[in-house]
Amino acid sequence: MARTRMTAAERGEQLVRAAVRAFATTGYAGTSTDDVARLAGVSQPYVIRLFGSKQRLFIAAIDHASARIEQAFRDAAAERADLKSLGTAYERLLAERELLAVLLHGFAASSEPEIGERVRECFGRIYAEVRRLTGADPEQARDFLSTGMLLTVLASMRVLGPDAVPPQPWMSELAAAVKADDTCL
Amino acid sequence: MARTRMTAAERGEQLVRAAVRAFATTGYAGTSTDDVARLAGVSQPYVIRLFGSKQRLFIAAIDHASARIEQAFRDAAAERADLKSLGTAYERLLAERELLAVLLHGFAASSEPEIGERVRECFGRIYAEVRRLTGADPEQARDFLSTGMLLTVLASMRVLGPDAVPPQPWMSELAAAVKADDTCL
DNA sequence: CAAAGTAGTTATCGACTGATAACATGTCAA
DNA sequence: TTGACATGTTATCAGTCGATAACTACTTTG
Repeated sequence: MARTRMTAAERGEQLVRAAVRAFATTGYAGTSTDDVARLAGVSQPYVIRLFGSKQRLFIAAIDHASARIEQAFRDAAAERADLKSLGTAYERLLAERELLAVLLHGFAASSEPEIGERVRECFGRIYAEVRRLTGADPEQARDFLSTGMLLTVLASMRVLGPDAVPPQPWMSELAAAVKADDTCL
Repeated sequence: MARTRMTAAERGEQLVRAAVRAFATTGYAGTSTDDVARLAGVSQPYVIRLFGSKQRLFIAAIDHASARIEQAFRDAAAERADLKSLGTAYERLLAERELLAVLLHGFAASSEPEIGERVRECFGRIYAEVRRLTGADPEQARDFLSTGMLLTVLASMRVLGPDAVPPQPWMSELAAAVKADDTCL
């Protein structure tokens, strides 16, 4: 095997993408470094060699997801700099599912101090970026983010999103309520 | 040891409380059945004997948390049946931290089908109960729950709540924005 | 081509985990 | 009192996991 040889940097990026996907579905503690390794087609020890530890791999995945989310917001704001535009971008991110899901798993893994610290940093950057890009005041930004959190949680539990479960009545009702929102999203 | 002998039902309840506390901080995959056993002062195999598996213990913890949250909402509604009253109750729950945290970890563990199913059930019940108790329409209930989700996530990452980290500027700002909300919470 | 550096592997380890089985101890009715 | 049942325990296991070490193979450069 080992059909293709890459530079360490390329392989690292590929591994970060694989880590985002793996951690997004099974979380920090629930995902083994071997899961990530197999997704990327390399051996498990090599993952550890490149990143030092599982924790650092996870943090790299969080950073990657956060950076891509911020970029999506910047792109949306370049188009039209209001919260509605960013909301549309958020919905597109939600459809991909991975980026927001891995961030949510980061929030949940905050009991690990190094992870908590990084995750607060990322959330703070996103909050600041939302305000900076749209000129929203703290209350508006809070409403935007809280709607985002509900959406992310609903997607995480398969009420919304690509791998959603057959809907119960309350799910359809709540989903409709989410879509009906046009004040900030 | 084994200073006190209990009925299986009593011990089960004690174990569920211990499970809520343990799972609330380290999540489903990140918590061992031995962690829960030690918290309750019994041996690890006995936990498995009483609940059958780690998964069933976790689900029992989720059910317990959900039931107590619903009860807190009913109590608040008995006092005054509007969203603001339920919001105050939610803030008290948030101060305890455990109940909402374990539920969030349940959401995050939805990739396990049995857990996902139960967690959706609990969330649906809470949503329905909020509407039933306050007469809120779907949009109002969604706003209420989304604010709740943001608060829960912020508490989970130690931005708010009892074990909050020394605050960064953006945290204070966002916390102030949360407190300034009096439309629904 | 040789040698040095880079990309990757296999082998292995100690620690941990969930679960099973067998055994012990306390309690209560007849 | 005794025996049956309920409440626990200790011993143990097979599997998994993150990490280390040692080795291999490719690539580039002089």
